[in-house]
Amino acid sequence: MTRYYSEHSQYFVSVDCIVFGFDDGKLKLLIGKRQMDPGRGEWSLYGGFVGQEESLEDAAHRTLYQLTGLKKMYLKQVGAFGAVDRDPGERVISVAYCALINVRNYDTLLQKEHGVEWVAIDELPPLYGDHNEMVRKALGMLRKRIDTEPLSFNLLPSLFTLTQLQRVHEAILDESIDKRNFRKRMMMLNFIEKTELVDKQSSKRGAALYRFNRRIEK
Amino acid sequence: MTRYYSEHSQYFVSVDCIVFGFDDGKLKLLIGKRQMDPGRGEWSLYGGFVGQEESLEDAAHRTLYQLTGLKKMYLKQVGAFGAVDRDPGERVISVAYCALINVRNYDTLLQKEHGVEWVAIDELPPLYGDHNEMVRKALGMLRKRIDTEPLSFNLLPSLFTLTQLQRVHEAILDESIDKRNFRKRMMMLNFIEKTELVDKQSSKRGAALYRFNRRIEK
DNA sequence: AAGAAAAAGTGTTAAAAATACACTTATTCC
DNA sequence: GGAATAAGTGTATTTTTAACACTTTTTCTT
Repeated sequence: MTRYYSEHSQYFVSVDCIVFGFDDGKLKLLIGKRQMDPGRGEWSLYGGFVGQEESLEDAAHRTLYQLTGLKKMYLKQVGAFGAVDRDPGERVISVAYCALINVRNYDTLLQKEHGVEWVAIDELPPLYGDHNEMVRKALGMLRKRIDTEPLSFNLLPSLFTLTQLQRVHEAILDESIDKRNFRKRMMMLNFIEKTELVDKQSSKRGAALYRFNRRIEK
Repeated sequence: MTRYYSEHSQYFVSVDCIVFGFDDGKLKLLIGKRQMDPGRGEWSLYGGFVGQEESLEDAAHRTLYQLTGLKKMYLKQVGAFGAVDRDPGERVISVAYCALINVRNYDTLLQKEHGVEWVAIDELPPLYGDHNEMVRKALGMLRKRIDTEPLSFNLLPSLFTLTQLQRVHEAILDESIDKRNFRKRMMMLNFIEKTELVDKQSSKRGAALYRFNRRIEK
């Protein structure tokens, strides 16, 4: 094999996963205590190193599959983080990815196994290295996009009520939203469609269940 | 030195610079023909490898300094690109950065020396590897931000007329803008301030020169 | 069975932001 | 002195966003 770049340095490259979930009316993040050195015991995002046969996005998918057992999920690159001393161990360049999952799809057993848990976004502890910065950036991106892109559905079951959807938006934006305006806007956007089904859990009256509308048209 | 991660692979990490400029009423990109293998002779962004003692952003700044002789410039990360075969030579993970410069600050001699030139964005040739994709993403980001963030000034001299500024916005958005609405909006935004100076180059009547307003207040 | 409780559902009005649109002014050049 | 050139300027319309409160359906309690 021809070596073209051998005079240059090589680096460890990792992916760090910012996994958002929605539960109990709050936006939550999946974090755990590091089970390896350096930084053993510190709160941290879940991550992994990039393998030789996989792209960055593949590495993120694989890492998330290991963690959650889920194959498909919303995933978006947040950015590359490469300060020289960002990792206290050795030099590692990390690419952060933001994932949105439905907490119900993630079983508690796997959580325990990996030592991770859901922590409310407004109760985050200091995280390992530059992970807090990654989270800040991911959350900023999410806030910017939530009103115009079909993202929030990823945090809910495939059938959901409009009130549930509104709670998700409120949790992400950290502000309360007018019910009528919210519903009007959602109808306009065309991202969701009403089903015949009714949810009886959340209210005495029952609420119509909606689902994500696959054929999104402008 | 303790080795923590030695079981993992290491990779070359590069930065690729998407350098936008504005000239002749058009948005232009600084590209050149590759002077190294693989891909010698192909049109390409200018890039460089990340050194051991520098962050990703430092590497981008250094690379741009080599290229242009300019120390300070607007610089924003576009994202990390890591497809396994993105570079035809060896595996290289690259972080793309978008820079905005005033073409007048870049002397033609240095351009020649590095074999780069300004090419209009709508006349771009196919570029090396995934560079076209990088450019697409950078341009998309620019278009999203241009109306709300103080970016366009970076493409102009420190003193400029409102018409020049409008031309920049038109070139980026690839659409014509109403003069009165544009001026109204710029005044609102508060990013610029009028000077006493008058430009007599561009018109017989003369046009007021503006400058970027450093104390940007909401 | 009547009434309280709980959340779902539903329109209108007002304010703000974005857009469309055309003429006058200052200066230079011929 | 008149033509040419780009700068500069205001209003009316449309669209979008924001504010706001009551009725409906069902269940639970007594």
